Amino acid sequence: MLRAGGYGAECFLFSARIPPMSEQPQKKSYKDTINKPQTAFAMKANLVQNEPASMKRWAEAGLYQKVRQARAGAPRYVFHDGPPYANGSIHLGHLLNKVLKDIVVRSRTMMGFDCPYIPGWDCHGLPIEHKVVAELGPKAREMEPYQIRRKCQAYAEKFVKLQSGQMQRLLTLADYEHPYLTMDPAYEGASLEVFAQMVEKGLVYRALKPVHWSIANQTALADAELEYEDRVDTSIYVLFEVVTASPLHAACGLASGVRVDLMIWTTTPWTLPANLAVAAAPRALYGLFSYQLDGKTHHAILADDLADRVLALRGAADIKRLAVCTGQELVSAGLRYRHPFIDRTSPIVTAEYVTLEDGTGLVHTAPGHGVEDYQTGLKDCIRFSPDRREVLAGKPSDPSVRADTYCPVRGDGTFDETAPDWLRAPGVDVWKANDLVIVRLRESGHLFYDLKFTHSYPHDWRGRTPVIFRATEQWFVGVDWPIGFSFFDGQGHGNADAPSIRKLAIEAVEKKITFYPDWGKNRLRGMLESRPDWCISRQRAWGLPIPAFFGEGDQVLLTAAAVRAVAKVVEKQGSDAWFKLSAAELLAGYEPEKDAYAPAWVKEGRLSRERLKKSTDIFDVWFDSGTSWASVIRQRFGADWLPTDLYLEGSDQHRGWFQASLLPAVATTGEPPYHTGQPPFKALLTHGFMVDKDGKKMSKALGNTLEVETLLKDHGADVCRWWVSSINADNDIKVDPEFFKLAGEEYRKVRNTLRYLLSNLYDFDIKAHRHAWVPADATSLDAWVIGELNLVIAAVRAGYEKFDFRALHETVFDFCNETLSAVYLAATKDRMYCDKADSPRRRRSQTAMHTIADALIRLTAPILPHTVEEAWKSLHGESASSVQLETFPNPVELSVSGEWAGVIASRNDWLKAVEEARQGRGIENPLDCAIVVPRTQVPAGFSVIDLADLCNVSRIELTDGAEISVKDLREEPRCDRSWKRDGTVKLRGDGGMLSDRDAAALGVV
RNA sequence: GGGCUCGUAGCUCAGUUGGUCAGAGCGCACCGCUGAUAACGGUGAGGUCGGAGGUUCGAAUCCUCUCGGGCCCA
Repeated sequence: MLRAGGYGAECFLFSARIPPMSEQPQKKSYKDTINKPQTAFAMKANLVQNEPASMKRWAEAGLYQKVRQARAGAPRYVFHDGPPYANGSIHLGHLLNKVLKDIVVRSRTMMGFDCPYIPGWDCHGLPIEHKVVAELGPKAREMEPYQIRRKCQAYAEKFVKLQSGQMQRLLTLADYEHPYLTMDPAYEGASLEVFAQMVEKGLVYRALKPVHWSIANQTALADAELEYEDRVDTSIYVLFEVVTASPLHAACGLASGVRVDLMIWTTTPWTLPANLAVAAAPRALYGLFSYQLDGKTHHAILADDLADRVLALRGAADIKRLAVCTGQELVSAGLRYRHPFIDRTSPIVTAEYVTLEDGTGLVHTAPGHGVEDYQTGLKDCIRFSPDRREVLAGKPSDPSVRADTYCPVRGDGTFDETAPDWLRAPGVDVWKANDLVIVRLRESGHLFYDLKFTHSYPHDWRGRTPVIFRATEQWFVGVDWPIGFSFFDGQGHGNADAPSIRKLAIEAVEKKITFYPDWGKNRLRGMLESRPDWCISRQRAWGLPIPAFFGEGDQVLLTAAAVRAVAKVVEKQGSDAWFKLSAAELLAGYEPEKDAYAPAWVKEGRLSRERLKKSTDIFDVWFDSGTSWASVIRQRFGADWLPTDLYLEGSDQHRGWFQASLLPAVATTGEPPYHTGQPPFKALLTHGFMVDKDGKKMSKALGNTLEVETLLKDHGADVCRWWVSSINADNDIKVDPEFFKLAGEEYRKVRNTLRYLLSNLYDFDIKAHRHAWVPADATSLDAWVIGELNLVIAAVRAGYEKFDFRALHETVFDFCNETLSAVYLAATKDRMYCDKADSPRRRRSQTAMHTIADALIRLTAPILPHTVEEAWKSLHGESASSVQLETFPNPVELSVSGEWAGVIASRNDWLKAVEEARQGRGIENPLDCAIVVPRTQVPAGFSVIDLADLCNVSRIELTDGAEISVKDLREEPRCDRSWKRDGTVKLRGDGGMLSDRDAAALGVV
């Protein structure tokens, strides 16, 4: 139609073929005689308004339970949800993680599996306690631990509720009525039972070892509780005076009495008071150098390769190398040195980890302040003083090992009485000590050089304060100990050749666990190979107590039977009982006489139970969540539900939850005779992290975060879920508001395709009108599209199977966009509209469309739960039960001509010819064309009418020639009803110009 | 600094063992339809495959180095 105003006039001027309105013959309108599509399935989704209703309906109908009931007795696919921390609102990472999980669970369910989804929350731990204590302010100091715990519990409950609602708003279908909380008594009891088994297997020990220590929070921290941030420190080059130098002097021709120094390098001056050794690389070369500085001659030993660089720092002159030897030879010479400000001499030792990349090649070693230093201390039995004893409860190594883990730093960061007085002044902590030590060294002539530098340094993840390495008495799980071998009474019991946790865990990774993506295997194995023993104790209130009891002196009671007695109490009363009840009450169910592992002092009743002291340590929260396979899966469903089929988390959990779950499980579950070695999962699926559109990490500080709430409000959950299914989640995931807009457009395309299918079925009753496929249909458009559908069904099912949602998403979208919208629905439009309503041709297409709509709905149900419910009801009636109870479609059995691929390929050439004609000859409407096609391009049995429809032209004519050409039909009469110029159009009895088909449809002649 | 990993058209991604592998969709431009209409259809332009070396008759695909990201650790 012409538009009003100037534009219309313009058209008139330039387009002579359009006569003025008044001169156009009055065309008869057949608008009301065609089968116009109609449906209640709206074009506009209004997801934001409508989704909450779906969510409510599912909750009220108990859909999750119904689905489980529908799959009762079916093969199981056991998915286990990792618990997010019960703190704050959900963020984009939760959205990704929870939607992926939901897609997995819904799709496995539709594959016919019984697939549970018990959502969980991690409730204990420092972040909550930190927050609660901060809110309480000064009065927190006067409160009992159980009072603070009550506040923490309330805090956790509040956020569980909030997050639960937010996750349901993502349309995830899980057992939100019965979630698991790591603070539930039953959960805690089951965790303690796992702990009891680990104690029974002789894996738990107490030792003085360096751990990451938060001064601000006065507790040990797990690796997962650290964040690395840049920090400015001072690195120093320090001179340690050699005290047994005479052989050296002789060998180098030095006068006796000439001072020779070892030059070491460190970035933590405050750890120097704890220095007990200097470590050298055994095979590296070390030189004795003389050099001039400030008018004096000095002699120092340091790595040969580093000497020039290091000595140049101070501008030392006249550098001469007097001698050279390997690190091993240096050690063999038996050199000792004097501590620069403490009256003590210490040895040189070798260590493989010493490199020549930084420093001087001689490494300051303080066993109380570093893991490697600690191990070196053990190896060489470094001692601080002969009468100090390391506490090693039942470690099955050589009992004669008595290395010193000397640590003069207290929990608050100040120095204890063994440190020099000048480090014990009021207000001096390790950070202030840095400067004091440097000043001291400079004054005494032991400082060669100092330099400020920036490095990445571990910080407490909550307080954002730098942490230190500090040796403290902690509980550990030994990852290299023979499982089941115990040293409880100083004697070895059990099989000393039994495998260790580390070995079993690595074996499981190698042989028993499938990784998606597969490089997760390397990553987890690498981490397991290099991980230290697991420090499981924390010095806080909000957590599961470590149920150990102390007697007098070194006396410790921690046996499986005692732990089980406490577990029974905790299971009923919760872990608060530990804080409220006495040791005697907690141990009421404990019978030492029946406990083979009970220490003698307990068995013999040498100490009254009233005088036992309860441990004040709680478990690392990773132990809480790491035992969820027992506390949730085994406890709720039974041991035969283990191992689970799948854990699905962010790739950071290779270090976190995956390991925390794997280690206790391989230690305590498996086949006889050892009952070890079973991982808690058969497969691990990981996803990457969100980054912004430039690939940079998202953080509040950078201001490039997106709020889940905003996304839901702008787009709705189904669109967000469609986006999730569109991404390759293996690696980094780029996020930008623009991408959600794009997902919205794709969603609308799919929705509209579905809508069009549904609208063409308004007069179709599948029971009454279903077309029965026959071999002769093989060349029909309908057979072709069903053939395509079959490919889609196979591809989509395979995609769900392999968790390749991105590929299946693309398959679905392309099918809607290309196969259906651009080709099939366009081609069948004419017959749907203009054929007699119940013509066999139309009914056959409707059968195909019904099949497609039904399949499409099922296939996309895991991704678009709200939208498909709506469509499902539109297709099968309002009373239809939820599509979530259904299974995925199977391929339709029918024969499809093998010639179709060639025909579709030819179609592209035909359309190009039409386009050329439109541009070159001004034929604007394709229906004004006939395409003349070489006879060879149309296989036997294909209808030229179908092919014309396939190209949206009025006719296909065949030629014996080889060229495709286009015929201008504008001079031929046009059917008033179908607008086709098919060659049969003429004036009919009703006064209209109609084609044969349309005349027949209307019953006119 | 170490382990794992990513970098192909404006965007999201395909590219099996090196040889029509330089592709798809979106977006964009132009056109058509106006009986899927805040819909639908057609055509087209767009990339020296992060960079530099090397192996090879031949590399996006293998090797080395390098730049820029991410997770984890030191």
